[in-house]
Amino acid sequence: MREDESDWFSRWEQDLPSPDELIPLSQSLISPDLALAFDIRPQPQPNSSAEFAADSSDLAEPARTLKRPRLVWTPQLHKRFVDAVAHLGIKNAVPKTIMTLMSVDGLTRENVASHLQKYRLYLKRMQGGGGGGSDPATDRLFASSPVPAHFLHPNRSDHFMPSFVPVATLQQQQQMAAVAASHLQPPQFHHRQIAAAHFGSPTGNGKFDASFLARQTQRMSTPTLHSPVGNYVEDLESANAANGGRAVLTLFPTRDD
DNA sequence: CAGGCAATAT
DNA sequence: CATATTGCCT
Repeated sequence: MREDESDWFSRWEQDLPSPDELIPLSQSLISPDLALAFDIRPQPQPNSSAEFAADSSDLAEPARTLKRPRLVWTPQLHKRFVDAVAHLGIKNAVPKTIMTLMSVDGLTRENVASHLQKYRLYLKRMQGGGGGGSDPATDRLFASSPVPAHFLHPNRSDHFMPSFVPVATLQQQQQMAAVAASHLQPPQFHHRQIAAAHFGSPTGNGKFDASFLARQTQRMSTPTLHSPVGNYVEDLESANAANGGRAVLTLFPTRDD
C-alpha cells in the first residue's frame, strides 16, 4: 500500500476536528417561547419544494483550514436573519446571537457579521435618505423582507426584552451549536433546518441556475464522532467541476420563510 | 475575545 | 457585484 493511496485521505483526516472539539450540545440556549416563535409555521413551504422532507439535515462545518464556499443570502435566509434580529431586539442582536438563533447549519459568525454590517448600512441609508436614498441592486435582497419598524428608529425605546437566553454557558453552547446540530439535534427541536448546496453563478446572472440541489441523505456511518465533512467536500468538488471553480453554498431553512 | 465599521480583496 | 477578509478601534 502506497501512501499515494491514502494521500488525500490522510489530509482529510488531519483536518477533522478532534473528538474533544465536538462536544454534544444537549440543551438549547434559546428560551422555549423564543424557539417556538421560530418553530411554529402555520403555513407550509411552497418554496423549498415538497421534495426534501425534514430529515437528514447534515452538512457540517468543514475543517477549520478548508475554505467554505461563499454564502448566498437568499430571501429566505435573509428573512430568517431579520426575524432573528427583530426578536432579539437591537441590543442583543449581535452576530453570535443572531447566528445561534437562526440555527442554520453551516452558517458562521463571520457570515452573519458581514451581512449585519451591510444590513445596518441599508437601514441607515433608509432613514437618512427618506426618499433620497438610492436603491442599488444590493437593496433588492433587503427589500425582500419587511423591515421591522423599530429598526429604523434610533430611538431609545428599543423595548423588546427577549424572554431571554441563558447567558451562563454562552460561550460553549454557541460554539458548538452549528456542529452539534448537524449530528445530534436536541430532540425537542426536531430537525427543521436543512442545508442544501445550491450551485450557480453568483455574479454572472441575476437569477439562479437552480441546476440541482445536492441533498445530503447519507451520513458517514463512522462510529467515532466527527462532522460529516465528507459530504461537504464532495459537493464542493462537484460544484467546482460543474461551474469551473466557482462554488457557492446556499443554505435554506426548511421551514419559515 | 467579541463587536462594529471602513477599506480592501476576491 | 456580492460576499469575505482585514485592520483598527472600542
